[in-house]
Amino acid sequence: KQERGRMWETEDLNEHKDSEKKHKEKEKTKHKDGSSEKHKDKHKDRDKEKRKEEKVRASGDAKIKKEKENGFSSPPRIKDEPEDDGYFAPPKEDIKPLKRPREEDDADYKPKKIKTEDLKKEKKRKLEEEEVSKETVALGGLEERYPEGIKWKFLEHKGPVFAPPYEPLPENVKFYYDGKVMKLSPKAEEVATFFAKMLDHEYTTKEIFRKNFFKDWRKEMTNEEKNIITNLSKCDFTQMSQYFKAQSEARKQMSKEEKLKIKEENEKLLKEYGFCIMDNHRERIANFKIEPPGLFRGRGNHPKMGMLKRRIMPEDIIINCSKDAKVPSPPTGHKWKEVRHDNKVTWLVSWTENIQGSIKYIMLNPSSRIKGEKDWQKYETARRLKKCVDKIRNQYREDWKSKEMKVRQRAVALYFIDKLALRAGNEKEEGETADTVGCCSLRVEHINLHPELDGQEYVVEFDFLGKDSIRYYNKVPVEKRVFKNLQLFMENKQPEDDLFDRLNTGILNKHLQDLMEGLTAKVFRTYNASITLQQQLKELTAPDENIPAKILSYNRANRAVAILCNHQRAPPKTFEKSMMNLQSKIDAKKEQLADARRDLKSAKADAKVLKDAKTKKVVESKKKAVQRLEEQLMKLEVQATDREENKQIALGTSKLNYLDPRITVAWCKKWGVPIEKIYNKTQREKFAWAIDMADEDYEF
DNA sequence: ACGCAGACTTGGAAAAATATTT
DNA sequence: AAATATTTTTCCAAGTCTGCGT
Repeated sequence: KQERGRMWETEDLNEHKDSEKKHKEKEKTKHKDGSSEKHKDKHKDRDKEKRKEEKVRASGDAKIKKEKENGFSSPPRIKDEPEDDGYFAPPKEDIKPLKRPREEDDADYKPKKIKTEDLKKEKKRKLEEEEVSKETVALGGLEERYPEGIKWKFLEHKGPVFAPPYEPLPENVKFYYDGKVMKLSPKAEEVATFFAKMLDHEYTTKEIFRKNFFKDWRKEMTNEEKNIITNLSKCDFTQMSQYFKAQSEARKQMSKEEKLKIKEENEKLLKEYGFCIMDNHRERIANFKIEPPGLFRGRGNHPKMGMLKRRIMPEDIIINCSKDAKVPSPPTGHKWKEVRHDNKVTWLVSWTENIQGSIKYIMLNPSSRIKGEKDWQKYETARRLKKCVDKIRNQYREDWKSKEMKVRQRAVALYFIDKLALRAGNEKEEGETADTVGCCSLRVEHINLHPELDGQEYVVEFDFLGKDSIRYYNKVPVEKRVFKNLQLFMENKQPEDDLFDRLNTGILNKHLQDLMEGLTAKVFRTYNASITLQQQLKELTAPDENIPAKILSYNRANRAVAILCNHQRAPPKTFEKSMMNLQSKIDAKKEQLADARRDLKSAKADAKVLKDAKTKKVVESKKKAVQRLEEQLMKLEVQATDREENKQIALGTSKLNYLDPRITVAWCKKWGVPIEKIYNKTQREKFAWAIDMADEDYEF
C-alpha cells in the first residue's frame, strides 16, 4: 500500500482538472517541509463520472428543522444553587441538543433543581420528542443567560505546569560513536536520551522511526556533531540506556520518606494547578501538565514515528480565561503567546503541536459539570435515536433500491454503521498518518464478497485497519440487496479505490441530520452499545445468583458491547502465567473442599452414632466450612472464566464512553449489587450525574 | 460544495499505585 | 519486606464533527 500514494501521485496532480468528477478528492499538495508530499487522493473515481445527482430529499417525513438557537441547556445558574448537589441534571426539558440547536424552550429553562426533577423529566422525555418537528424560529434573538454556544461566564486558573527542564547526564555516562567516546552538546544529548530511553522498544528497530529520529536529531546537533555523526547505526546509546534503567530502579527502591515526600509534592502541585474555577465551582482539570518533549510514537504504521516532539514553552501557550479573572502568570522571564477570553470554548490552555500541526488543549476532568452535562446529552441524543431508529432503518432499506447511486451508497454505509457499529470514516491526508479507515472511507480491498460461505448466503468479509490501526475482521451475512449493491459499487474498480466513491462523512451526516436533529454517525455506536448492554443485562442476569455471578453477567454484557465496537487489546504479557496461577488456586481450593467434605461426612457419621449435642455442633460447623469453600471455589471459577473471556477484549472504552451509565446504575439498584463493584472511584465521579439520577426502573 | 482549522470525544498502552503472595 | 500480580491513572494519539472562509 505504500506504493499506492506514490504511484498515483503524478497522475493525480494533473488529473483532476475534471472538476466535476470526483467528490472526495483531496488533493492538497502542500509540501510542508518539502519532504513529504505524497498525499494524494485516492484516485478513485476515475471513471464514474456521472455526477448526476439529484436531489434526493426524501422529503417524506417532515422534518426537523435546523435552526440554530441556543441550544445549551442549562448551565447551572450558579448562585442560587445549593451547593453541590445539583450540579448537573438540568431538568430534562432544558436539555436539548446543543449542536444544532433548537429553539423554544430556552425561555423556560429554569434551574429548578435536581432530584425532584427526575420524575418529571422522565415524563417530559416522552413528550419531548415530538416537538422537535416544529418549525421555526428565529434565532435572532435569544439573548439568554447562556446564549448560543456560551460555555461559561467565569473562568480562572493558574495556567499549565511545564515539563521539568532537561538535566544533563552525569559525566560518567558516555555516548559512543563508531566505538569512540563522544561528548554531546546539551541539545543533542537531550534528544539522544529520548532515543536511549526507548532502546528496548520495538519502535527503535523500525526503519521509519530511525530515519525520522535521525533526521530530527541532526537538527539539534552542532555543526561539528553533524559532521561526525552521520550514521545512526554507529551510535551506541547503551550506557545512557543503562543509566536510565538504574535510575528507575533507584526510584523504586527509594525509602518510605522519600516516596512520601514526592507524593506530597505532587499533591501540592495538584492542589495549586490541578483545579480551576468555572462559574462558581471549583473543578478538577484533566491534564494540567504540558506534555514533555520526546519522540513521537504514532500507532500502527505511522509515517511520522520517531520525529522529535519539541519542548513547549510559555511563548507557545495560549491562555483562555474570563476577563474578570486573574490571568495566570507565566514563568519568570517568559510570556504567554496570547491571553484570550473566549467563553464559547471549554479549554483553559492550548498550544500547537509540531508533529501534525494540530492544537492541543488543557480541559476539565470528566467529573466536571461541563463534561458531565455534555456526556449526559450524548446519551439523550442516543435515546432519541431509539425512538426513531425503526423508521430510519426502514428508510435506508428502501434506499437500497434507489435509482441514485449516491443514495444507495449512503444507505448501505448507514446499514454497516448501524449493524456493525462501524465508525464514520472521515478521509485523512495520506502520508500524514497511518493508513486506517472507517465506514465511508472503506476501499474495495477491504471487503470480500462471498455469495455463499460456510453454509450462509451473501457473506461480506471485512478486513481493514480501523482507528489506532486496530484490525477489524468480520464475516457478516447481509441481505441480498446489500450484497448486490456492493457488487455494483465494486464494479470496474481497483482494490485501492473507494468502495463508496460518492459518499463521505459530510454527506452522510447531513442526511442524518435531516432524519433526526443532532443525529450523526457516531450516535449509532452510542445507541447500539447502550441498547445492547441493556438487552444483554436483561438476558444474562439470573435473579437467584449471587453477587459474583451477577458481576460476571455484567462483565459479559459489557463484553458483548466491546466486541460489537471492536475494542481489542493485546493480551497482557503475563496472561498465561496469571491464568495458570488462578487455575492452581482453583485446584488447591478443590482439594480443600474435598477434604472438608470428607470431614463433614465423618462428622455426620459420628453424629449418627453418638447423637450428642457436641457432635451435632461439629457437623454444623463442618457444613458451614464446606459451604464457605464452595462459595470461594465458585468465585474463583467465575473469575477464571471472566478473565479468559476477556483475554483480548478491552472493556474500558465502552464502559467509559458508550454505555449510558444510568443503565448500569439501575441494574445495580435492581439486583442489589453495590455500585462500587462495577465503577471504581474515578468512574463514580465521572458518572455522578447518573448515579444520582437513575433509579432501578430506568430504561434507556 | 469544499478545504481546513478548531474543538472535543474516544482509544489502548504504559506507568504508577495498590493489593496479594511469598 | 520484598516480589508479584492486579487495578487505576496517566498519557497522548487518533478519531468525529462543526463552522468558517472561499
